[in-house]
Amino acid sequence: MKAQQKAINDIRAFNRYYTDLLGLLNNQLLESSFSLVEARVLFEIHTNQPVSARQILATIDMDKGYLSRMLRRFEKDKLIKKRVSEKDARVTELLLTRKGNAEFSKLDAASNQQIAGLVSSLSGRKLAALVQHMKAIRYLLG
Amino acid sequence: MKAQQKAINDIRAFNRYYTDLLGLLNNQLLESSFSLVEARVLFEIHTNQPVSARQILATIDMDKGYLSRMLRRFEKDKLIKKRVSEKDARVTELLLTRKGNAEFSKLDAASNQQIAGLVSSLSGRKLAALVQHMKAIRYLLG
DNA sequence: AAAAAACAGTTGACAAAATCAACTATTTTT
DNA sequence: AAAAATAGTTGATTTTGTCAACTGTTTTTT
Repeated sequence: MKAQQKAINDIRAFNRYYTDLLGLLNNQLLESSFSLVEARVLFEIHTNQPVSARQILATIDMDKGYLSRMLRRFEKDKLIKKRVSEKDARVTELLLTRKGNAEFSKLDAASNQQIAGLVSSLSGRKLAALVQHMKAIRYLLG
Repeated sequence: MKAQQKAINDIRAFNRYYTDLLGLLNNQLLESSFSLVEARVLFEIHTNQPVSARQILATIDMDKGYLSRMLRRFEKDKLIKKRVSEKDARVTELLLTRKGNAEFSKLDAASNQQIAGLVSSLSGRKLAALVQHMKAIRYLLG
């Protein structure tokens, strides 16, 4: 087998492995609170607020109708509030409410906890190495 | 911020990045043919055949009812055939048909093509490095 | 300035994906 | 022989996601 084909097989194996890992992490994390996309959307609002639906769509790649309904639900649940942009009345700016921030913080803390658990057996040295490998992959693929 | 917390943030950033990448790859790959789980199930049958539903569930983590229906669909579409195990009449052994093998091969080839495209700009050296980083991650987390 | 095109977001109708619990038919354990 | 466990099936339901048409607003074109 060609070296290139071998590499491709290895990459695909890693992708399967990492798909499973991410699935596991997400499933155990999101039980009973939010779905994966919901968490991602909250994350986007949190880190970029005030943000528009359009901006979220530029990052997440989902159906805009789906997002629209999700945001309406978030609003009904008092997680976010909407306000019409002063510059452009088509866009609505999204902000986390106090409750939304609290919920996000909970999710964020749980996520940190989870990753901490995942790497708990690694020494500081190995943890640093792990991060470097991840950055290297991102650099090579980016 | 503590070094540990910094590492956790980096890992989470990588996870978001890789979630997006995998989503992208899967979406573009699976348009019009199979869904992600369907592809995974076909993969499992292909690489372990003859295999039982139970064995697939041990690897993939999905609802058994869901899998049952999926397999029935595969059978109806002549992708697999089922036969009752001689040793244990509760289990049914699954095998890819000629058509199922052909479909899997198409999917597999497309997947190879896709990864080849993803790494097409990398030199042999860098490609090898990428794979090493992936293996290192798997080793550190495994 | 008026008309046309583009854009942000909403809505309705629908389809696909996934979950849950109850059930049948076997096999294993007690 | 009875009870418990196992493999898989089925029905009912919910969640998630898709598609296209639509409203209101802004930008571009003429």
